[in-house]
Amino acid sequence: MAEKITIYDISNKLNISAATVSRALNNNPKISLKTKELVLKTAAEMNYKQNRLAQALKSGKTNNVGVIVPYINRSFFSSVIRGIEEELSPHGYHVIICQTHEDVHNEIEQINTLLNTQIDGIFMSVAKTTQDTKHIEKVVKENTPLIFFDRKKNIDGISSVVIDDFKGGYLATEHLIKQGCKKIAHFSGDLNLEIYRNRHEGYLAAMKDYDVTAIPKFSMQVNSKIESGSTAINDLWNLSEQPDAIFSASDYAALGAIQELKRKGIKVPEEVGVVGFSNEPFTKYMELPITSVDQTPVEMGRNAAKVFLEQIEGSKTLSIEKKVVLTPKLNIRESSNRELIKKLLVSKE
Amino acid sequence: MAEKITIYDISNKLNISAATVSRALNNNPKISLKTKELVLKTAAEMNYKQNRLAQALKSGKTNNVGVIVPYINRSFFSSVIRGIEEELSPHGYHVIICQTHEDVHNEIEQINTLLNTQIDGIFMSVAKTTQDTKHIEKVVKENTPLIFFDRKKNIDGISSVVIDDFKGGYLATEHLIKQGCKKIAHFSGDLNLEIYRNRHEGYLAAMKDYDVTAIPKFSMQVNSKIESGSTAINDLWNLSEQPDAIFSASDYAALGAIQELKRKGIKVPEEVGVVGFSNEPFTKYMELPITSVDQTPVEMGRNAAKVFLEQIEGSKTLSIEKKVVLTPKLNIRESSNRELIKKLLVSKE
DNA sequence: ATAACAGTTGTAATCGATTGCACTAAAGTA
DNA sequence: TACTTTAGTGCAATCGATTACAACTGTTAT
Repeated sequence: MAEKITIYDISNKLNISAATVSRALNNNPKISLKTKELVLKTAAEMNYKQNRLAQALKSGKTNNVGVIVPYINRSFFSSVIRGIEEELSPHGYHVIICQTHEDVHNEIEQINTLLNTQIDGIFMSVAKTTQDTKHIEKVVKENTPLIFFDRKKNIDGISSVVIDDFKGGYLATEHLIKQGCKKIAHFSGDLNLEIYRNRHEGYLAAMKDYDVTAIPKFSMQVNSKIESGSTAINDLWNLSEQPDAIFSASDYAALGAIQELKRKGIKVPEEVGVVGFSNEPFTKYMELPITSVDQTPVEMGRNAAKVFLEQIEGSKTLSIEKKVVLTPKLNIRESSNRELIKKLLVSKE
Repeated sequence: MAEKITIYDISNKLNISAATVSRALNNNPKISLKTKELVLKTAAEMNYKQNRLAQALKSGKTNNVGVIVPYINRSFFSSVIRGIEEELSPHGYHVIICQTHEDVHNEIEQINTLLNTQIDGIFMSVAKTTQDTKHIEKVVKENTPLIFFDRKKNIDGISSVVIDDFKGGYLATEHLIKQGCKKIAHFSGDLNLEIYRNRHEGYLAAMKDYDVTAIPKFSMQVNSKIESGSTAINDLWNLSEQPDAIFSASDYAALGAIQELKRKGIKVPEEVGVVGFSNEPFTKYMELPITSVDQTPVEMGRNAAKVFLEQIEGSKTLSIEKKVVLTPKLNIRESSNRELIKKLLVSKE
């Protein structure tokens, strides 16, 4: 049923040209007020809806943007996407999502099909396996705005929105030091990713600033998995000396560590304080809530969207790359809070 | 730089018509093999990329689908979207995401802009506040395939993919009964949503089947929040008699209940067994992992996508509505597992 | 009275790909 | 030889909206 109404239908009905209808609808100053009102009224009556495909073909602008992430159902990524959607939706943009499954080949594929669909911009967090960046540079060459969030690559002309991972690492470590911890271990992630390198450096910097010796063996590469956290604890407890705190760059590894420590009968946070990273939803639900560095993902998405909007508004003129760095927020919870434990003990007496 | 190559560029270079190029690229049988090969080769050399907008305008098919959910960063919804994306991506579709924030007005708005962008189909989970369904019926009238997942409305001609919430409620309750629980309370959700009504009925049916008395006061409407779960426990413990098990239609309320029971010094699962619903990621990470009914969201998404594909393949001919009902899976964990506790006690001796 | 001009509106090309119909040349048939 | 058939290709319209340029009307300046 519902036949699509076009500007031609309106122009026929009013015995005027389609050009006039188009101009009237676009509020072109050359059209008389009388005609404009008539067209607008008739369009409403006929329930006219602009064909956005035709418009897109003519203008080259689709009002669609693409977001490329490893997995859409990771809490962090879906929250960033939420931020992007909420910021762009009022501006008439639609958000297309793509997953790479952490595989560069998919990343390349997704970029190509997105470019082919003529999206107006791309937001992405690179896959862990991405080394070569030709496919990313191609986006810039095609003049499509590209914005990295969280996981970026250093490529000229590409804007990015990240958190200050160095600071995150620093804050976490500083907090543990202030809780009286002297031998802090660090569970790092895949060092191919800048974010993990930065967290590690933040850790080292805090140790240095507070004159706490950073034992090299205590810097370990641990996967973002519960079991990896447990294993890492076992590895540590096979060494000649053990840490009195863990700063894990992953909440999952932190959880695994806590579980393993409990199994060993080691008290958290009294004997070993633990801090994670990402503020995964589960961290605050635990019986022993886990201190964690919040990456403010929704804010990150919003900011990425804002950078995009600036870039296309300012368009050709000043399309300078913009690097936004958000400050992470340390959420202190029981897994590291010795003060709190002391208080609780006192109040129980 | 990178000028867009069109079929006209190819046709000029080869001194043939654009029509021939188009047909060659589409493998039209009327074109000679020689010409086809020549065109294909030249197209590859010139790095030709088909303009999907032009094609979409001509064919009326955009290869985009829209997904409307309350919030994209809820674990359940983002997992469904993942399933949809993974199933549709190989077929060349892109997934556009929209959020309603549980507000009908946004729902209406999103549907309108999606229809206007000429997506090829819509997947949606209705907002809690949705009562009137005119905006949804409009989609059907415009002949756009619509598929409900999880939260549906009963409207003729609309396919849906849901889990058997009745069975989920039944399984959870049956499990508690088999653990020896006699006085099982049920935390229901917003009864405006079919899913919560069904879970409740499953609970009642199991109670009846096993001759366990369902105390009316033990069926409570509890929000999907931790605090609501705690409050509900307090309400129950103000009654003359208390339950020995809780089947909560929400994992969050279940968690709140467990926390409150612990505060009261009541042992879970020994004194009160608890089962949640949704299998939120946190349920399995808890120190006391929570038994929960898994809704298999990724599978749900995949199935919804399959229904969509069937509908557009079979197109006009047999566009009969299809109702897919997936079987939920009960993940038994410690919060309800008395057998396990017994075993643990024995093994400790 | 006529040129000049502002204000409106129409004509037609354009964005790229697709496709019904027409046309050509070569092959087949009588 | 004359006519039909068929394979292969081109022409031009179409999808719907936009826009440079042309054209027309009525008004103002000279």
